[in-house]
Amino acid sequence: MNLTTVNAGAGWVSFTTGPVLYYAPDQEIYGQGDTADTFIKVMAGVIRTCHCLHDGRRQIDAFHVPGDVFGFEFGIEHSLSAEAVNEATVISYRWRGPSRGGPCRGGLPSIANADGLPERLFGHAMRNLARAQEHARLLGRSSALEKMAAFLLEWSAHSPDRKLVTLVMSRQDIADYLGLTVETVSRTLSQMKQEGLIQLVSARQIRLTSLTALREMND
Amino acid sequence: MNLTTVNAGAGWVSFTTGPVLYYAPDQEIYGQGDTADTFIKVMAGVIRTCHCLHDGRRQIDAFHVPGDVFGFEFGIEHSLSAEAVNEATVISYRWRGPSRGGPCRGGLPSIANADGLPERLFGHAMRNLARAQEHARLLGRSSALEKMAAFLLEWSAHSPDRKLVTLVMSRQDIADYLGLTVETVSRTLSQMKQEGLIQLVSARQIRLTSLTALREMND
DNA sequence: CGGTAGATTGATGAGAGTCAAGGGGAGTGG
DNA sequence: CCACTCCCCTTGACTCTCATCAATCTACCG
Repeated sequence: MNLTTVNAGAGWVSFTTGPVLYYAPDQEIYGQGDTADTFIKVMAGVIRTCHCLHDGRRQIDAFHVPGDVFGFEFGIEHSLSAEAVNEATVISYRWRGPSRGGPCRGGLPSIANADGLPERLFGHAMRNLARAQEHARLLGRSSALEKMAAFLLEWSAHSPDRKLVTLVMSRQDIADYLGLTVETVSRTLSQMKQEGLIQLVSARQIRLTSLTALREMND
Repeated sequence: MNLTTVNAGAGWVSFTTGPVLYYAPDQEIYGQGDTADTFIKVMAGVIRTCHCLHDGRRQIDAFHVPGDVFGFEFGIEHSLSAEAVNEATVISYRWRGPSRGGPCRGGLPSIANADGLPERLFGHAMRNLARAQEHARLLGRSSALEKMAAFLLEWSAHSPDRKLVTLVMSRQDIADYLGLTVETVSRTLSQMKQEGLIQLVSARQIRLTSLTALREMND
């Protein structure tokens, strides 16, 4: 536990660096309604943040990959829950000090620090903002084909081989991220296969035969 | 022009406070692809940020009301354009100094300052993040009815009278924000009227007869 | 009194949701 | 080593919502 205190402009804010934590697939890291006093850095694996509605529907807000930092929220409670998609390792940070219940009540949470994380907090927040906007754009798009193309390209960008995407999440996860049903996700992938855009190496491994064609549907 | 220089953790960043600017309805404040060296504070009126696709479709990312600060982006260029919805007054701030092309290259853009804005920049970014996530949630919802209900409640919260919403934007704007068509927006409002949820005082003024019924469809 | 832009309403069709049934692969146990 | 099982994925048939195309209506302004 390393206590860090920084000048937050409108006051002093501090947080502690927690231990490295391991999570099994589908294990919850924090839940909807939990106190938003922690934020998370992903070291390995993939984490999903999601929102469950009272009628059982689920919407996935984002998938977080190694290097991502997420979980800072404006309110007192987390409006989203976070769960491991596959085996995952994270570092958990905990807000401390005068501004309780989240980083934003007292002003700016951090500035300069030696361990490499805090001075990038604002950058991470901005990256999360850009991704949320991008996600909203994706969901606003009309067709399932466009959404799926955007999704594949998103993961293509994270892959060592841009043309071979390995999906760590289930069809249900993809559906909840794209605002579709499992059946539609499956059918759309089949259609893409028929049209020669992709090859289904296995259910979770997809070869992007025509990146350019996919990019054309994506704006 | 007031030059402000602040310690940005990983370096010094400065920005200038620009003049108060007036915009007529539909006038552009900045365009998609413009250099992202400015951010905006809304003083009066409503601003929309939107993204246009090559095929002419338009998606509205957000409506910004007085007090909102928007336009900081991670990249070098604005990925969205900003336009006045109605007559609007804003203050434009411009990034200066070592970290060119946006606030996020050199670290944290601002900390302490006397004029009330800078120390809240992080808070504004976080608010924008929360709103983008909320928007994504809205777009992920299935039915037009739910989307419309969420939209009305969003503006109800901004109104002096919670039960009387005055819409400053056109049906087309609403449609582009909700990922629907103008016709569906219109039909959905008519349906709500039929069901006694709302009254259409005029095209742009809506009385919310049953806030509770609307809230029930909104989660 | 037209003229125009925005809003509403109608008819129709395409695309995604729903319900239901059928693969397929990984792991388990005999 | 094979059979069984479970879960995930795929496919099929049908329904329903929303997009599309088109016409009408309304308010505002010259």
